[in-house]
Amino acid sequence: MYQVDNQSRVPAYEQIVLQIEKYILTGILAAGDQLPSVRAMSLQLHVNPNTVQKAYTELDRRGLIFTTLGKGAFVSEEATDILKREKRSEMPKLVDQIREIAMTGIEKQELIEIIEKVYEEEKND
Amino acid sequence: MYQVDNQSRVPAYEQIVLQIEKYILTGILAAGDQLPSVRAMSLQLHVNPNTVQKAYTELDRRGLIFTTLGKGAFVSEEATDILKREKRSEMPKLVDQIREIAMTGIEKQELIEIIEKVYEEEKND
Amino acid sequence: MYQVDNQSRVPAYEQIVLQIEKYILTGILAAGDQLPSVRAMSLQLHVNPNTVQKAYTELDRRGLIFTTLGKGAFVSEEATDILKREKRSEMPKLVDQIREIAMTGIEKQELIEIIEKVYEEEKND
Amino acid sequence: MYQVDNQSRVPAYEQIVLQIEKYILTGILAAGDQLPSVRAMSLQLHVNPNTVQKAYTELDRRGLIFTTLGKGAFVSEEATDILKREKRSEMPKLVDQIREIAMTGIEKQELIEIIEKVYEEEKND
DNA sequence: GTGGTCTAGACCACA
DNA sequence: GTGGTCTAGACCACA
Repeated sequence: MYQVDNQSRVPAYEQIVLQIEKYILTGILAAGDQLPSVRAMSLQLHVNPNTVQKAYTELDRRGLIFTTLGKGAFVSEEATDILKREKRSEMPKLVDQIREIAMTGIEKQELIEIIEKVYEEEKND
Repeated sequence: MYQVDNQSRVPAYEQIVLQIEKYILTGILAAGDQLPSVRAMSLQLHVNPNTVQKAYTELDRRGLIFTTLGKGAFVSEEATDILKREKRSEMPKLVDQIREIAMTGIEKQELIEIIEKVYEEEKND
Repeated sequence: MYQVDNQSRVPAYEQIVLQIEKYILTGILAAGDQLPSVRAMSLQLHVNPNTVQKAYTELDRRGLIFTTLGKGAFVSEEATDILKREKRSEMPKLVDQIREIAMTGIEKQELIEIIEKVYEEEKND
Repeated sequence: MYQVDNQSRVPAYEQIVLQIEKYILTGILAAGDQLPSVRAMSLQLHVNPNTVQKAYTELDRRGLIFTTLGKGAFVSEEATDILKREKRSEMPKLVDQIREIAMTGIEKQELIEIIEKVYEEEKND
């Protein structure tokens, strides 16, 4: 389920964070679900426990999971809402990117078709 | 004209690269135009000359500028084409981002309107 | 009556201790009253018996309860006095906190009003 | 200037955070001031560089400092405001503590006198 | 068993 | 020089 690409420029701990975010957004991880323990995840991904710990610490700080000493880490009730709010606040970045793409001479119609396709995909999930 | 934001997480050298890219794409910098000398740029931006050097080296490597020893750095003939090609190759990333936005429950229509607006802006430039 | 919040950063055993302290201070638990058995409490709170045991051990160590093998755990005669003494010894911490609040520009008057209100509440209990 | 007490139950990284917070609130550290480098601080405090790093990472995340790779860590312009806002949001905790103190039979007047004294101190700084 | 903190120290990107 | 990431592994508190 979880993977880390050592070749990637994205730090390992962030790859872990991103995957868990994705699983939460897609519903693979639901509120209350327990995450693999730090040790289990580190063995599975062949990374140091500290690296997993760093990922979990960030997720906890953002309120996506809550971790209790001795019990483990669990997806929080508010995880989906928090993630949606966070992602929405990244809209301005998307607009910037679209602006850059627009400058390269790509036609508006092409972008709109991409959006149509993405929403079509999602409907079929 | 050029600026570097020290508070930004984007490395200084990359901020310089991004600005020059933008000036090339918008036509503010045309093929053959001379860039400020490393020394001049570093004084103006209050950054280390190494930092400007690093930016110029990258732009040179990508073929956006060419530097001749003793004469300076100049925008290449192919700069605009290269840039457009590069930006287009970043389309998959944009698609990924749109996919993420789609998952947050933002409506397709909203995204399409954003695109319409961006292209409207550009027409008026 | 007793509750443990798994999402809290406060360890479960400490939440139990804090609740019993509070019940003693407010008189809900009086000297001689019997506490629930470790087993009963652990079932009710959905926590590990070790966790309840740890809480009781601490309360016993501090002289707030005494446990007799086979009979159970009971609030001690001196419990209220001990608690009051302990809480008073935490005054310096409170002073530190007030000092910090003072630095943020909150007015003296505001703090005094809070204190007035708290004592008003208490009188009505 | 900086110190870490190894005997304390407060983690070393948090002690560092708390001290920097205090220096910012008291004006010993002003916006734009550079903090000691991770290495310098770790040598001075006899703690591992990672421990200092952890402290700086938290301060950066909260916007109290900004750190730029290769240049160092600096107190942000908004540091004081952010800190004040954060501390104010801790008022409810203070109220809880006052409530506990009130239950021990300490007189209202005693608390008010403490507040008077704290504000007197501060005026003389 | 669980997560949290920490040391020791390597290696990297950036200025 | 600077901070950022990571491994290897110890030790602790909590359940």
